[in-house]
Amino acid sequence: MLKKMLDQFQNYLSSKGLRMTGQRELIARTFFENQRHMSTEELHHRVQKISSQVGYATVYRTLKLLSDAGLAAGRSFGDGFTRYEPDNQIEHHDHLICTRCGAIIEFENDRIESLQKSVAGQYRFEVTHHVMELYGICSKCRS
Amino acid sequence: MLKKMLDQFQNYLSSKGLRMTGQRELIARTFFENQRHMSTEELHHRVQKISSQVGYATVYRTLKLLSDAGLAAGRSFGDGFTRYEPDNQIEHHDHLICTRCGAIIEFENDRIESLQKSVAGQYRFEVTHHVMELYGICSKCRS
DNA sequence: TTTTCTATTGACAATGATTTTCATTTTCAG
DNA sequence: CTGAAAATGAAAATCATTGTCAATAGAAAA
Repeated sequence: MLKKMLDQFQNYLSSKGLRMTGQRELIARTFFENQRHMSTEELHHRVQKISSQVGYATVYRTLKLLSDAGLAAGRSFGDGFTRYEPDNQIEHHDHLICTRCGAIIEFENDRIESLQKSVAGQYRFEVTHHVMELYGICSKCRS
Repeated sequence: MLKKMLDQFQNYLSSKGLRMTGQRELIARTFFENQRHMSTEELHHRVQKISSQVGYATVYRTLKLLSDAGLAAGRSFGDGFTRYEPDNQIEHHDHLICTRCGAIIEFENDRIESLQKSVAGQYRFEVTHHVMELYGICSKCRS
């Protein structure tokens, strides 16, 4: 899975005449290996533990490349900064976000997806992607 | 409708020991009178046309008050800044956003809403509010 | 009306995430 | 190897948003 993602990144870079460098591979690898919904800061921190001279700008730049390649997706959940998650463009999921402890739970529901498509159809609107986030209190915080 | 909104704002301010000033009324009125999904910049611009010495900070502060009062809701649609829309807390709606021309279309669908609740229930999650945005190409841009 | 207390305002500085700049280093095709 | 083009890191620049603060205005009391 990880290798596949890195290969796809490699392919994307080649197709654009860009280079796979040590930093880019390290950042991409760290991103794909670790838990989802990482902020740029977290990713930078993890990468620095391995190779301490990687700069913030390079993390931002690489994340942007991954986005452009369709391998990462950025979202802003309302706190100040953008979080990224691997985007394997096959299965899509949405989020439950606890406003008390910040936990993020993923879910998917095909019936909602198909209803969304039907609504869009009523407006002759062609959906390319969507965001659905349910905010509230998670079970842990409730008990 | 407009009077009702302004009255609610007035009530909220009173309940908090705050004052309804000329600037606040002007900003709130302009906000409620005009089209939805206004950015702070747009609102500031419109307000300045009427009373040219109203500052940015006051627009931000008033928008925050309106949010706290439950009369406005802020969202970030991916471009750099926050847009606000009147929030009459009775009927909820979601958005279709055209990534080509920027058009924002509102819709509501009760079946999706109830499915959302049932999904949340599976995770023993108590939803307070949600965001659903479908991005794509609108009918105008498609033809 | 006048006083007095407190909220409000606007100009401007500060913040903080993200981007850009730029001089230096690295990559890779020839 | 070599040299052109891409990539990097450090620091400066952006830009939306928030905080500061001295000056002003509103409301209640006198």
